[in-house]
Amino acid sequence: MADLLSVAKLAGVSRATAARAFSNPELVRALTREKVLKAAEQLSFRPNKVAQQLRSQSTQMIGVMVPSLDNPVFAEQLQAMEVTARASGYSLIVTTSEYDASQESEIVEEMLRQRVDGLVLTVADADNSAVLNKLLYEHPPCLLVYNPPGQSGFPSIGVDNLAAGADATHHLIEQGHTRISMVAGPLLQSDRARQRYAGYCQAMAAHDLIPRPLVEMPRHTQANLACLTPELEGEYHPSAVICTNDLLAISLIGELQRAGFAVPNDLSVMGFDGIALGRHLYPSLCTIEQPRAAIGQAAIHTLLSMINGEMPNPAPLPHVLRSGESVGAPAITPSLSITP
Amino acid sequence: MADLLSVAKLAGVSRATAARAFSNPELVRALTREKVLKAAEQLSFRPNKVAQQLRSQSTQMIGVMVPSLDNPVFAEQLQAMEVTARASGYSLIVTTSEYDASQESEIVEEMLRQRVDGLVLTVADADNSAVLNKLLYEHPPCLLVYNPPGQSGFPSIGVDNLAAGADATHHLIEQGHTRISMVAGPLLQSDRARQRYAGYCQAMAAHDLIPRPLVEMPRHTQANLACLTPELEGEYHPSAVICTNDLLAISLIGELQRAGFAVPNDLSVMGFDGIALGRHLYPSLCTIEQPRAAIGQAAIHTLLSMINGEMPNPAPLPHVLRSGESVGAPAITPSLSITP
DNA sequence: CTGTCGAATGAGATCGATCTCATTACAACA
DNA sequence: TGTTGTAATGAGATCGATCTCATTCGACAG
Repeated sequence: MADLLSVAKLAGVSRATAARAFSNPELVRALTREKVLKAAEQLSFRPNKVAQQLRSQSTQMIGVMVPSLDNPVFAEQLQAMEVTARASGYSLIVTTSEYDASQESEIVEEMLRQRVDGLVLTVADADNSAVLNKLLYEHPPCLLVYNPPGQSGFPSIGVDNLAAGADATHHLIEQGHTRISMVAGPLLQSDRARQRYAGYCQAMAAHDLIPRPLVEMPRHTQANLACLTPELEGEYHPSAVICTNDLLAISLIGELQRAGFAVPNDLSVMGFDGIALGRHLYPSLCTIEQPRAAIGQAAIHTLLSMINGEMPNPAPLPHVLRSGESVGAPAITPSLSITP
Repeated sequence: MADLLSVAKLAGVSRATAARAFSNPELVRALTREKVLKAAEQLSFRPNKVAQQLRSQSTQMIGVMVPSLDNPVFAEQLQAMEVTARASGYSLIVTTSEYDASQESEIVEEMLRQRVDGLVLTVADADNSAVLNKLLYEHPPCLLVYNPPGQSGFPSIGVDNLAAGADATHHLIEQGHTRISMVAGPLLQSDRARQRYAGYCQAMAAHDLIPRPLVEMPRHTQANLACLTPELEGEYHPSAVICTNDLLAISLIGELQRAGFAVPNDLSVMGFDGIALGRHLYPSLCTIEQPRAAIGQAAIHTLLSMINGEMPNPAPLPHVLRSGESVGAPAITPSLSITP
């Protein structure tokens, strides 16, 4: 590919002049500028960003790490980040960590070698993260998404998961539910799930209801009805469950229906995240909607401000309760029908 | 950030020796090497990839462009590509085009300036693509995904959409359906949808059934029942419909159920793509599964071979019919119940 | 015709790693 | 002790764009 020197030669000028014709056209005589542009055209010259990056000590690239793109929450957020970043002249290097600490570490190291101008990370657990500790020591512009701010020392974009967990619980209580359980993926991996559970516990307690232990499923995004069966058939016999994410909720609803349960008549199910598809299912999914597009945009804008040397302290973004057909009033004293 | 020169100084050697300590350790005396490594450690030296890229004329970066990450098909494929690329030491620059030709053009231009080693593209319509024409003229390593090979002149990874469309249709015919319609998003934008429709037409004709005109919906991934109503209530009165992608099918099922139709009893619905979630719904989605992970892997491996100067001609990957509860046998002579 | 000022241009250094080629150092051997 | 061969190292160029500083050019006033 043609470089600036060959353009300059063809135009009969020096590299400096050729460069100016592009970056500071007003410093170049109109005639000369045209000669340069014509030469560039002829050689189909395309400026080499790598050289520009080396020279300017800035890559205009942002490193993004999400746990997985198989979960629409992250994919949809990434979509918003990409659009926003490109509109500001930045490119994204995208990686997935599978919530794996050693991969997280390698990925961040690689991105720092690439001299990205900043990092947007979603880690498994921001409070116990080897990567974050390393980064804290080097303090490049770095922002967490979805991870609660906590003690990590990095700014964070996301909703208030505790309040959101409480709101979800309140919503069910308002519908008349008193026996509510919560379902999550492998607990220890996710700080969000823990906070949402804490919100649930708070809300239950605020209504003098006793929170139940979290029901853990073996996978993050796929329900296993067998794990819930003891709870459903036990003496607590919940009339509603909250899942810590939408995929879990959707697949739980499917399993319940296939097993002959009616949703919401036999059991109300709430999700968490608000993925787009949830609206179009039947029953439509009642969920706490995280403003994914806003999160993606805010993440990029906040990071860009950090790159410019500011030290923002972004407020949590508002979540919205999206009501849906998967939640209804509890059946009338249903527990009586199975308790003696 | 410390550079190699400061490391060299601290270690009391020249830049060349310091560089060798990393890239050709066997050329350096053990003692010297240790001094260099210790100095690098002390300064927390991190090699600058931008400089390496400029020097080596190779970025180890792949430019990826997909229409949208809001559709799990692309997100899941991207997930597979990222894992595969990283395992080979490559990074991905990810962009979304919204099927928009002018964005496609800007994106590709930007990636070429970045001197990516290769491109993986999914364009709206490979046969009428301004970007592809431009690229053809410059011939960087470039690969299409999902787009049928066609006349574009670029290798392509994906399934045989025509055969897949025919297989879907055959499946329904085997179940006893004779009145089958097909539903798509905005037609003109997607070469895949066209091919799938062509497959449907072929299969119908092969069974002496008359294919119906495509029912177009205003959005790619969200069904609008009203668009289908004329077909359902008209004299053709299909007992089954095929959607050109899963999101369309899932949301159509939701709309149907909400309107009081039973799936599959009143209408069987097939999808296309095989996104993960489809399995866990009730009714589970009957669909043509594209091997997304295999496609992602094959895309990266094929592109890497192109980067190495080969000119591969990848075969279409096999699609699989995933049966599901959204398709059943047609109701018995249902047309008689509404025709006089 | 010369001096001056500003506009236009060019020469060379720079960013950081790495490669080539030359040089040094040291050991073995005559 | 001088020679030769090899291992180890260093000096300098290179990748491509851009910035600084110096120089040239042209016009115009004196």
